Amino acid sequence: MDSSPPTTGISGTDPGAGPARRPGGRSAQVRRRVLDAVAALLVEGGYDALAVDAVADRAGVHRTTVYRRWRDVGGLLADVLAEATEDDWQPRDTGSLDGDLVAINHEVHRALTAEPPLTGALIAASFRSPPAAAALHAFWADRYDRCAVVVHRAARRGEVPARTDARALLVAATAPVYHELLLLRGAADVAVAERAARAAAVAARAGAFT
Amino acid sequence: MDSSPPTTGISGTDPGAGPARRPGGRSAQVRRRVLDAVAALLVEGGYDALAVDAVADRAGVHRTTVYRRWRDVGGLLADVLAEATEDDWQPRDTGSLDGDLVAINHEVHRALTAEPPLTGALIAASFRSPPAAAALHAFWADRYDRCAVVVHRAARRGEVPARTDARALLVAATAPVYHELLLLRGAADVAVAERAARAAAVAARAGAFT
DNA sequence: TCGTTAAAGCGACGGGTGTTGCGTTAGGAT
DNA sequence: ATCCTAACGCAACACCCGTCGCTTTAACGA
Repeated sequence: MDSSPPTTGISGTDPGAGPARRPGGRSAQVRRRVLDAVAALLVEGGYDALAVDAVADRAGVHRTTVYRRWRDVGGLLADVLAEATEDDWQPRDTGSLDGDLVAINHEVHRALTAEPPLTGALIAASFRSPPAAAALHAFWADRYDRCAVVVHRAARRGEVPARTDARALLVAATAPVYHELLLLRGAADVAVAERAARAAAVAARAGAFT
Repeated sequence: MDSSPPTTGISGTDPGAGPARRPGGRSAQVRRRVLDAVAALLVEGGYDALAVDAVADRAGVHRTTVYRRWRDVGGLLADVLAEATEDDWQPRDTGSLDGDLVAINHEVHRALTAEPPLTGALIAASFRSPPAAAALHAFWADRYDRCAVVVHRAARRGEVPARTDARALLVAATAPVYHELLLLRGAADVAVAERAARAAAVAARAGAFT
């Protein structure tokens, strides 16, 4: 890890918003320790283990410091998510639209069925905290943007109409997975992921997303 | 799944389920007043306004009574949801699969964009309270069962293969609406609802849900 | 009508959460 | 080397939430 600049990126609350008047050693170190504590607690005990007090305790930082910089648990998660967005992920290129969409849905399925349910915890948090919600939406928007290349490749190959709405297609392909696993809490079968991807591809070829 | 958890019936705690040893006047009246208070508070201030204390206060009932009968906010919502499931709703019959699915998605869209966001509040609650989650899943299962008839009608008309998986098709049609409005918080445009319904219908006709 | 007993009312307690005012530390600039 | 001040540490506080033991009410049955 490099964390080139003290980041101070989007992060919901305040940590970096503004002129960042004092990005020096101690503040950065506190942030590092707190964010690590959040991740550790989330992995160990899920969302329920994520109390501000517990985070501060684990990080070896005083409670008030956490309250002042991150406001609440949502703010902490927002900051963690902001960091997570800065990776270099990109969708696989399998050579066909079906294959690409299935590959994406496999990853979605994996993320949603992972133990402990980090993604589920983040989504649950997004319903409570506006900062966490904003960070999560930014994260997803970024992911869908990166996935758009899959549709562009398919268009170039002539698999789908050139005017296909990439985002609409991607949402149609992935939404059923979220719906089944997150909202309906139904079968955790990978088959639903594959079927949803293939169905969306069929509709796209028929020009349903133009 | 039939490991008979310690909890009795469906509705989270106990309120109406079970032998109902004393369904007489006072208990019933208390339940009525409390459930009305929940609905009223939910309409006024959304989920955040829904504290046990506030409910008890509004209902003119002592706090401990609510805690004993419903346990927590999730239990209250579960009871409200259980009542809501006992209606006689059924999907419209427009004469075509496209029309039926679009009509369903219009209702989903309306429910999700309603002000105040009752559905959103219930879903948010389902992430915090197992009883509320169970009640919500039961509600949705019931709704999808009732909607299956539109697929059967389409199959009878020869619009889709006879072996079409009704639930998979319905999820593919509706999931994008939930995804956009609830998770991505994107455009509240009704067009997404219509497009998702039509795309699912296209895929179904091509036999993607068999 | 009257006794039984579920269920509601009541007050108090323990624990956790978020806030506030003030003292202390240390980063950054002169 | 020194000052300034942002950021952290600290302790106390008020508040809210959920629980517990006890008392009171009133539904149901004889």
